[in-house]
Amino acid sequence: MSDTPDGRLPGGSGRVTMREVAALAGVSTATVSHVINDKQGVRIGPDARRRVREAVAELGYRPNLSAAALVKGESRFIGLLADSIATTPFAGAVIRGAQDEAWRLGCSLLVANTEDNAAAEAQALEMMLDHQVQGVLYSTWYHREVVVPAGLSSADHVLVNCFSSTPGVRAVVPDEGGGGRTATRILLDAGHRRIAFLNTTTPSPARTGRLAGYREALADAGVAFDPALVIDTSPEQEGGYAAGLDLPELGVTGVFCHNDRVAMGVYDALRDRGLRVPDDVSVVGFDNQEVIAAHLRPPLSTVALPHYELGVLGVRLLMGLGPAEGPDPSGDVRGAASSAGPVATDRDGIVSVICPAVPRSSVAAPPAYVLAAAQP
Amino acid sequence: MSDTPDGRLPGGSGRVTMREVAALAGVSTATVSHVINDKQGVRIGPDARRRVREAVAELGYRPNLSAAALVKGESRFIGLLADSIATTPFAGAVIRGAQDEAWRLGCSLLVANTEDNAAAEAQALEMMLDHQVQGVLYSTWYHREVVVPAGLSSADHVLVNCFSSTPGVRAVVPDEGGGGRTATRILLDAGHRRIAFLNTTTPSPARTGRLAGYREALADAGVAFDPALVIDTSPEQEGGYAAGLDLPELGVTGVFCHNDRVAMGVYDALRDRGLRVPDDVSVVGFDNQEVIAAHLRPPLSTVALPHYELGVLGVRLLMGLGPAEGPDPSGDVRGAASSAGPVATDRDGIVSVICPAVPRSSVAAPPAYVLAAAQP
DNA sequence: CTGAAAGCGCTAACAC
DNA sequence: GTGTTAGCGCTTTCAG
Repeated sequence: MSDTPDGRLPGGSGRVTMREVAALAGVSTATVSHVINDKQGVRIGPDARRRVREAVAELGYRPNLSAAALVKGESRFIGLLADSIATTPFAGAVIRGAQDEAWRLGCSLLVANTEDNAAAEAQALEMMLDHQVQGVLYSTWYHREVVVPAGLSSADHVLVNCFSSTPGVRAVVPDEGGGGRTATRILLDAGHRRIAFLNTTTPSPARTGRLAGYREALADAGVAFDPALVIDTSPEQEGGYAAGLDLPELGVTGVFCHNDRVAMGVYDALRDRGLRVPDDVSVVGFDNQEVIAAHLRPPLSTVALPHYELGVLGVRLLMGLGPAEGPDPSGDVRGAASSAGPVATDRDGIVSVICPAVPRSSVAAPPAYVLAAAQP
Repeated sequence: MSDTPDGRLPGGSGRVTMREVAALAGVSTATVSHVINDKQGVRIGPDARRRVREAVAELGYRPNLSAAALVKGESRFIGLLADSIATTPFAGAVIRGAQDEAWRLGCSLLVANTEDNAAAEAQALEMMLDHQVQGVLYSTWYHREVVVPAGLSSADHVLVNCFSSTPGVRAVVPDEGGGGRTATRILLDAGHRRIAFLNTTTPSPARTGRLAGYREALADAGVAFDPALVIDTSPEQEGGYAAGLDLPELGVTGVFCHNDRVAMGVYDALRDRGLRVPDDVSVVGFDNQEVIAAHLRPPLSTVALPHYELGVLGVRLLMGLGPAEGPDPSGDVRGAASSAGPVATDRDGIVSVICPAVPRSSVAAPPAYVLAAAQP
C-alpha cells in the first residue's frame, strides 16, 4: 500500500519502480513491462498477468515516463504551438479539443503560447523537440495562411486553423463557406429575402469564404444577389456601427454580420436609427463569442466555427488517424456552446446546422453550429 | 556526422548526443555535462570550456531532456491545472504569466485543462507526476475557495487565484479590496459623490472584497456610506439591466458594477430609461473583459485583476522565489500593505512562503490597473 | 582540473 | 511463455 508517510524514500524520487512490482509479482521486469504496455505479439500467462496487475495496484505503481521516453527515443507528448491564448476563446477551444483527443490516445499535450513572436516560437519548438515530442500542431487563433517556420520541419507537424502554400503540409481548417451559408440560411429560413452582408475589409479566407457561402445560400433559395447589399466594413463594433447606420435606406430586413462584434455595432446603430431588433431587422452574427452573443439584447443568433473539433482533428491527423470515427461521445456539438442561460431562454430552441465541404483542407471539418433562435 | 564506430546509426532519434560533442571537443562526457549545465563548484579549464562550446555549436547539440529527467528524478516541468481555458480570458492570462515565468527560469509549463471535473483533474495530476514535474499550480478562473484535491499533496503545489482553508497551503490571490477601491476612486476622482454599487448576489471573495473596497474608498473621500446604494443583483447582463432600471430613482451619478457584463446591462437599462452614459451617469465595470469594455459605446472604464501576474507569482512561489521585483507602474500599492506579505526566508537558501488561508490574505499582488479614462 | 564508471527506470532483443 | 541482458543519454561521485 502506502509507504511510510514520515519520510522521503532515499532513491531518486521515492516512487515505486517496476522492479519492485516485478519482485512482488514474482516475475521479471520484462514481463511487467509487457503486461503494462499490453504488448502485442507477446504471450503472457493469464496467471502472471493477474499477479502483475495486482502488484501494480497494491504498490500504486506509476510508470516513469522519462525513462520510457529515453529508451524509446520518443515521448508521449504532442506539442501545440498557439499564437494566442487569452485574447479570444478560439485558441482555448482548439487547445481543449487537442488535449481531449491527445488524452484519448494516451498522450499529453505540451502547449506553448508564442504570441506570434518568432523568437518565442523557435524557443518553444526547441523545447518540444528536446522533450522528444511525437509531433507538433501549429495553430492560429483566426483562420489564415501562414509561412511555416523553418524549425517546424524538424518534427512531424500539422497546421490547425491555418494553412500554407507549401506543398505537402497537412492542415485542418474550418469551413468558412459552410458557415456563410448557414448564417444566411438562418435568415432565409426566417422568411427574409432582402439580406445585407456586412463583410470584413480584411483579405482572408473568412472574407472570401463567407461571401461565397452567402451567395450560395441566396442562390439556393432563389434570391437574386444584389451587390449593393454587400458592405465591407472594419470587423469591429465601430465598423458595424458605421455600416449599420446605412442599413435603413437599403430596405433590408435581415443582416448577416462578419462577426459578433460587428453585430454588436449594428445593434447600436439600429437602435440609434430608431429600428428595433428583431422586430424591424433581424441580425445574425458569426463566431459565437459567448460574452457578446448571449448577452446582447435580444440574444444574438450566431454561427460558431468548430474550433474544438479543429483541435481534435489536428491531433488525429498528426497521429495518422482518419477524421471521424465510430463512438465519439465528446462530439457533442452543443457542448462547446452551452454556458450561460440565454440558450435555454430562447423560444425556438437550439438549431444545429451542418456545414459540409472543406475549402483548402486536406481534412473534413466538423459542422459549425448555431446558437439561439433565428429572429423572425 | 554519423561516425559511430559500432555502426549504431539509427539508435535513438538520430540526434546528436553528448558523447559526440565530447569526442569532437576532445573531452569526456562529464566535462561536457559540467560545461553545459554551468555546474557550480566544478572548475573547468577555460580552454576545455571553449572547445566544448564550439563543439556544441558546430554539431547543433541539443540535450535530451528525458534522459536528464530520468537521472535526476525530476524534470524541468511545472504543472498547471486549470479549471477552464476557453470560457473566459482569465485562465489564459494566468497561463501566459506562468509560462513566461517558467521559461524565464528554464522550465516548461505542462498545462492541463480539467473543466473542473474531478476525474480529469486526477488524471492530469497523475500525468504530471509521471513526468516528474517539479511542482503543480492549481488555478481557477475566478477567485474562490477550493478544497485541495487529495492527490495534489503528492507534489509541491501552490494555489493560484484560489485559496484553501487547509493550513500551510501556499496561495496567490488577487486583491479584491484594492480592486473595489480603485473602481470607486475612479468615480470619486471624477467628482461623483452619489455612487451606486451593483454587487453580485453570489457569496465570494469578490463580493465581500469589492464591497469593502468600495466602502473604504468612500470613507477615504469623506463620503458617507449609504446602504441603499448597494444593490445586489445577478452578475450578468440581465442582473445589470434589472438593477439599472432602478438607478434613476436613486439619484446617483455614478455606478460601480461588479463586472463588465453587469455594466453592459446597465448601459442598456439606462438607455431604455432615457439616460445617457456618461453624460447623465458614469459607469465603471470590473474585469476588463476586452470584448465588452473596449467595444461598448462609450467604452467602459473598468478595473482588471492581475491574472497574468498571478501566474507569474504562482511559479515564483512554487520555485521558492520571492515576489518579483520589477518596474511597478502607477501607485496604489496599498493593497500590498494589507496583504501582510508573509514571505519568510529560511537560512540555507531555502525560502518558504506562507499564505494565510483566508480570503483577505493575498500574496503581494501587483496593483490592479485601470483602462480608459474616467467619465466626468 | 578532468575522466572513468556506475547507474537513473524502462524497453527490446534474444536466450531458456 | 518468461527471464536475462544490454543499453537509451545523461549526471554524478570518486579517482587520478
